[in-house]
Amino acid sequence: MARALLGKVLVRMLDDGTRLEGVIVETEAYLGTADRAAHTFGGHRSARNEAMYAIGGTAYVYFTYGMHHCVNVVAGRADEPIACLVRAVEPMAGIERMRELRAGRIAADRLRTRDLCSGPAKLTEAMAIDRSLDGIDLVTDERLCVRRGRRIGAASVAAARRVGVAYAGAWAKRRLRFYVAGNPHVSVVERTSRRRSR
DNA sequence: ATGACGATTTACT
DNA sequence: GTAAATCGTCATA
Repeated sequence: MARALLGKVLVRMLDDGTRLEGVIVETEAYLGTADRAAHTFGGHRSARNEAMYAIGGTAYVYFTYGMHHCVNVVAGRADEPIACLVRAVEPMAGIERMRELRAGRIAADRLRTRDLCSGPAKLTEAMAIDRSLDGIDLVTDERLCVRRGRRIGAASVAAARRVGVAYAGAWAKRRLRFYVAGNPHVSVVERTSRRRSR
């Protein structure tokens, strides 16, 4: 599903009616209770990650590092806690509003479009996604949903190690991150991608 | 009650 | 490449 999500559109409808859209260009798979990098490793279950145990299509939004939110698309059956972290989207609609939402120390007019949603916490900031959207149904919810978008051919999908999970032992080495090769909105391009394709 | 830490981002050397 | 920012969550006491 992490591969299938590439090219789909993440749509956010703000309370004031502003519509924000971004094409998903980077995802990561988190594989249940066996995956040491996943929040559900070892069967861990709490109020924080409860949404991961819901049925596929549910949103799992978590708060981390004391300041950032990240959004996942839950992928499994009930009580099967697998999900895809959305790591980057290519802004398609409501771009100026995203610029305002992302503006902080950097003035809005100095933020490049490629810096708006090129990272899991950047895109949640740009699209005003927080814990209030945790557990919603991404198929039917008006505030946030995933829609069909552009088709991404298998040839342009790159697989790489996941980011920020070096502590996860053998699970850190698995290529569970997928992104649209060459897309400028991807957060991190694989270090060795230029040298060899291992 | 306390301490350590994180599926990150940003600025700076 | 290194470091700071910043706080909810969880393990330990």
